[in-house]
Amino acid sequence: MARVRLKDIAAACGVSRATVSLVLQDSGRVSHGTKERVREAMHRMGYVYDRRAALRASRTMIVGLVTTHVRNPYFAELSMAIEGALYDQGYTLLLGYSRDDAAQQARLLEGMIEHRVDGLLIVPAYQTDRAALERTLAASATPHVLVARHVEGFDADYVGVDNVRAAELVGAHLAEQGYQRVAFLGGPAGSTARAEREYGLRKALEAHGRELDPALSIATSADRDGGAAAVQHLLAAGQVPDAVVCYSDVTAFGAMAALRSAGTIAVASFDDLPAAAQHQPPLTSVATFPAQTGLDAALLLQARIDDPALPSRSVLLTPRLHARESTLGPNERSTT
Amino acid sequence: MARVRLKDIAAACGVSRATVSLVLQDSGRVSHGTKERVREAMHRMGYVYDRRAALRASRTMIVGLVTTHVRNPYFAELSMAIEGALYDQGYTLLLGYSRDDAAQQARLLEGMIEHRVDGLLIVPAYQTDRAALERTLAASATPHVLVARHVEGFDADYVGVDNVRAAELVGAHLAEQGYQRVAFLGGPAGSTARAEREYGLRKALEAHGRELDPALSIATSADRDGGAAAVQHLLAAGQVPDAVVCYSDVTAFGAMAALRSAGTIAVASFDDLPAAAQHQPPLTSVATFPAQTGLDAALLLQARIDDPALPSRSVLLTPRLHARESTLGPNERSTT
DNA sequence: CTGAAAGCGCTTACAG
DNA sequence: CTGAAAGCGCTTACAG
Repeated sequence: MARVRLKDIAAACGVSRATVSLVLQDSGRVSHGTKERVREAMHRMGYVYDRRAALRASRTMIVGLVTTHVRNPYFAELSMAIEGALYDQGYTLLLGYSRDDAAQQARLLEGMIEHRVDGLLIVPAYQTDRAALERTLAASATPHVLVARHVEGFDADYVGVDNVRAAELVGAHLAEQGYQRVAFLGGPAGSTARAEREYGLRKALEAHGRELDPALSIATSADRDGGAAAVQHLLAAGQVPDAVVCYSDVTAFGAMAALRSAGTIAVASFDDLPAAAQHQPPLTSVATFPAQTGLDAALLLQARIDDPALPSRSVLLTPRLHARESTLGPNERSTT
Repeated sequence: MARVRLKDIAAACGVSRATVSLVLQDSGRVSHGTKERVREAMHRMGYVYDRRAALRASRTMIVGLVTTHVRNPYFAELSMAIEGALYDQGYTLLLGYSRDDAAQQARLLEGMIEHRVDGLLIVPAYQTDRAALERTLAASATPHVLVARHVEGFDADYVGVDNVRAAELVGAHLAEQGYQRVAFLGGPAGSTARAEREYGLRKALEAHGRELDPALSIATSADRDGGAAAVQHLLAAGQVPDAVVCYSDVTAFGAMAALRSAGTIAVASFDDLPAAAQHQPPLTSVATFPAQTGLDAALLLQARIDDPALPSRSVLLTPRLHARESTLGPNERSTT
C-alpha cells in the first residue's frame, strides 16, 4: 500500500489540504471539532508527516552540531547536553565529528547547510582558519554559535568556560601550597584552551613571585598518553618540576602513572570528572561545566535564530577549583 | 540579496533547470562543456543546493542513529565509527540519545522518520518493547539495523559482539587460573548483554566444575559507581568472592577501588579500553570492538537500503581476551 | 472557520 | 545532448 499523504486525509475528512495543514500546526483558525476529526483520521490511516515537503515554511527544525569527537568525557557530556537542550526546543540534531580536521569540518558544515539547518553549533577544530570558516558560513547566512573554543578574530556568539580564570585558580592554589617549579602540560599547540590557560597560569604565578619556565611548558595530546609522554620528556631532560598542571583529568591520569616512579610531585588539571575525586590519590581539578555550556549554547542559538540582527554575545562560565590530595601538603589533607 | 536558486543558474547559463539538475547529479547525459559552464556559474554565483527540495528523489541521504548515550567509552567509540562510516557512504547523520528511556527512543525515532531518513541505526534502550518498536517503525517501513543490543523477538539486521563467547572466554580463563568463587557484576538487569554474558559465564564455569552462585550475580549500573556499590554490597553481605567479573572496564575501575581494602581479589571485565592496560594493576579485559561494530552496522544498513527484501542478517564479532595482572597468579605475571 | 490557487526548489519521465 | 511539462507533498497568503 502506498504511503498516506496529506491529501488523503483531506479527502477522507471532506476538508481541504489547507485545513489539514493548519491542523498539523495546531492553528487557532480551525475549529475544535474539525481538528478532532482530522487527527482521528491521521491516526487511523497511519499518516506520517513529511517535514521535507514544507518547502514554504521558513524553518526545517533541524540544527547541526559539528564537534571534534567524544573520546574525551568533557566533549561527550557537552554533546549530550546540546542534544538534550535542542530536543527540548523541538529540534532534531544533525551531527558530525571533525576529529579536529578543519577540512573535514568544512565538508560537514557544507553538507548540513545543504540540508538547510536552522542553525549550527560549532566546536571549532584546531587550526580552524577564520577566513575559511567565514566563507563556509557566509553563502547561507546560517545562524551559528561557537562552543568551548574560540576562533581568533571570528566574530560570533560564543559559550565556554573562562579558561584564563580557570588557570589562575590553579596557579594561585599551587603557589599558595608552596610549589616553586610548575610545569604546564596544557594540551595541543593549536588549542585556544591551551593558550588561554597558559596565560592565566603565568599571570597567577607571577602575582605570587614565581615564573612559568618556558622549558616546562609542553604541548601534549589531549589523551592519557599525552600526559605520560610529556612527563617522560620532562624527566628525561632532567627538568623535574614540583607540580604539574595538565590539560584534562584524563591527561592527568596518564601523567600521574608516569610520575609514580619520580617521587611525590603535585598534579592538577581541568574538567573535574567524577573519576578525579575517585582517583588514588584524589586529583585536584577545576570544574569546567560541559553540561551547562551545552545548555547555554542551545539557548544562544535559539536567540540568534529568532533574531539574526542581535549583536553577538559571549557567555563565559566561571570555573570552580576542587583542591584534593594530589596538590595538598600532607598536613592539609583531610583525614577521611 | 536573495539566495541563488537553481533557476538562476539555468538562466545565467542559458540552459534549462533540468540540465542544471543533471549537472548536480553528474549525469552522463550532459556534455562536458555544459557541465563546466554550469559549475563555474554555481561557484561564481554562490549557489547552495537545497536538498530538501529534492522531493521527487527517492533518497534524502540522511540516516538516523538513536543510541543510549556516550558517557561510556564503548558507546562513544561506536558513535564515532558509525558517523565516520556513514559520512564515507555519503550520508549525513541525525543523532538522538535515548538515555536508555524507551519512550524517548520512540519519540526520537518518530522525529527522524518525519524527516524521511533513508535508514535508521538503533542501539535499543533497556526495556525496549518489541511490539512498540515494531509499531514505530512499521508506519514508514524505514530500513533499520540494531546495533550492540538485541530486542527479544524482534526480527531485524543486527551487529554486535558475541557476548556469550566473550563471557565464556573470561569464565574459562578464571577457572584455569584456579579461582573458585566468581562474582558477576554484569550490568543493568534489563540489559541483553548482561543476560548473554551471565549465560556464557555460567556455561564456562560449569564446564570447569564450578558454579555461578546466584548470590554472587548482582545487577549494577554501567558506571564506576555501579562497580563500587556492588562490591560494597557483596562485602557487607559477607559474600567474599575470589574473582569478580565486571560489566565494563569503567565499572571494573570502580570495583577495584572498592576492593582495595579487601585483600587480593581478581578482577576481569569487558571492553578492553586503552585505560585497562594502563591501570594499576593492569586489568584483564575482553575486547569488544566498537569501531568494527559501527563500521559493520553502516554496511548492513546500506545493504538493507539498497535491497529492503534481503533476509535479515546477524553479524557477531568474535571477542578477544587480554589476560593481565588483575587475574594472573603472581607466578604467571610478566616481569616488566 | 474553511477553501481554491499559487508557490516552495528541486527531479523525473518524455520527447526530440 | 537538451528542454518543456508535470510532479514531489507540503504551506501560505488571499478571499469569503
